[in-house]
Amino acid sequence: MGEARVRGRPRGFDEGRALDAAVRLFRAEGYDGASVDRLCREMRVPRATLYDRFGGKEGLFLAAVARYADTRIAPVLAALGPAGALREDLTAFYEAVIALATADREEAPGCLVSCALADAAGAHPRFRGELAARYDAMEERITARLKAAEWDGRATTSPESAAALAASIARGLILAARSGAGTAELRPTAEAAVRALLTLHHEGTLGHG
Amino acid sequence: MGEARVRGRPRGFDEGRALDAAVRLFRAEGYDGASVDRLCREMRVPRATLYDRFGGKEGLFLAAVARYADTRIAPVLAALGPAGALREDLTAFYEAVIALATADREEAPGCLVSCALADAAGAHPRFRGELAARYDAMEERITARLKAAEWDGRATTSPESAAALAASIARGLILAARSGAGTAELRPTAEAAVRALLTLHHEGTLGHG
DNA sequence: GTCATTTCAGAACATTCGTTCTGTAACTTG
DNA sequence: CAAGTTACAGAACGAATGTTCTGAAATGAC
Repeated sequence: MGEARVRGRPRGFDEGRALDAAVRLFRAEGYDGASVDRLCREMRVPRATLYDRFGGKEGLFLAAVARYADTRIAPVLAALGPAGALREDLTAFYEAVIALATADREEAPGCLVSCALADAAGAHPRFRGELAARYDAMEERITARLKAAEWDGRATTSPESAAALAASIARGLILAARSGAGTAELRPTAEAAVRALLTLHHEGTLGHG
Repeated sequence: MGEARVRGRPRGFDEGRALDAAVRLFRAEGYDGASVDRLCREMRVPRATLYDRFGGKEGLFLAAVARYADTRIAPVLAALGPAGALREDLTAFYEAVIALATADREEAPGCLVSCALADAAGAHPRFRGELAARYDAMEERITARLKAAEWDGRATTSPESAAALAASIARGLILAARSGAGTAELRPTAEAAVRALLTLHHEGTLGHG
């Protein structure tokens, strides 16, 4: 954990906290809406340094997305466990999704990936690839959790399709939060999602298998 | 259907087609990404006229969203019927959602509401209200369809919650398409969604009711 | 034809955009 | 100390932004 001192003048800012500020701004204003001027000011990073470290606005945005994934999305995936029964883990997962989407609600609810990055993906192919990679990672993680619950080929619905469905629901909840929905409105939807996914599971393993 | 001729020089463009061009650009580039300059050029509308008719970029965007809802989203809702059994209507609904999300796929998959408007909603409160209104309208329409299938209070999941879930899935599919997913990848997810919603229904009406 | 009205074409507006450049300051190395 | 390296502050860049203005063109009303 040693602070490997490098040569030259030391930075006057903490890179992690600077990226957190970038995440906040990008999430609220979008990629095009967040100006480099405001980014520098709120990150407390000089313009020249920003270009040295991140290569420009596009690189900074990708770095912010990575930071967001590490600090905000990782806990959501971690909630999947396995830590208990599938019902409990899915419930914890959607609870974490709702917490993610309604954080900083007054100034800007939503998700950096499913709002800002998804919008920017329309014009920038590089961003579309990044969006696809983030979505794939989440679906693979959910697939693994379902397989751990013995959700295999016997079910009518494959674990991959069920995971894609579970992920789609999560993204839909995030968009609902973006439109202003609060925890009280989102939670019943999440509960219905958990019930629906579980019955999907039982349909295959208990039913006409 | 008479063309009520008004005084003054007649317009040199068709307003409907002009708005279609605005929809195309806004959907691909986003609200901030689409410049007034390009909008005028591709809509074939003079700048002065654009400001006279729509009041500015913000008004134009809202007009484009309305046009999009009338021409693109309305058919999706119409697919809900009731025209057949709930399973068939839900299948048709998600098929229409997929068609909507993958239209004009080469240049920009996705949805004007769930990508461009959702992103712009972060900074503009007016847009957030518009997003909420569009989402509410869709959920109410789905709720009505579920109630027509005798999905009422007897079920464990209320028709309102089930409709919110069904709508969330639709939005999640749209985001998946935005990331590059094609019809082949989206359809199994949609089929799983239909199965999940139907089992949710049966769980309540046939089970421990 | 004359007037009122609406649209059109394009210049012009002040801002703001993302990016680059010019020095100067602060640190490690030798 | 001097040399080398990195980060700082801020001006400067051309290009693009959303909006407004000016005057000419094309129509219905009278």
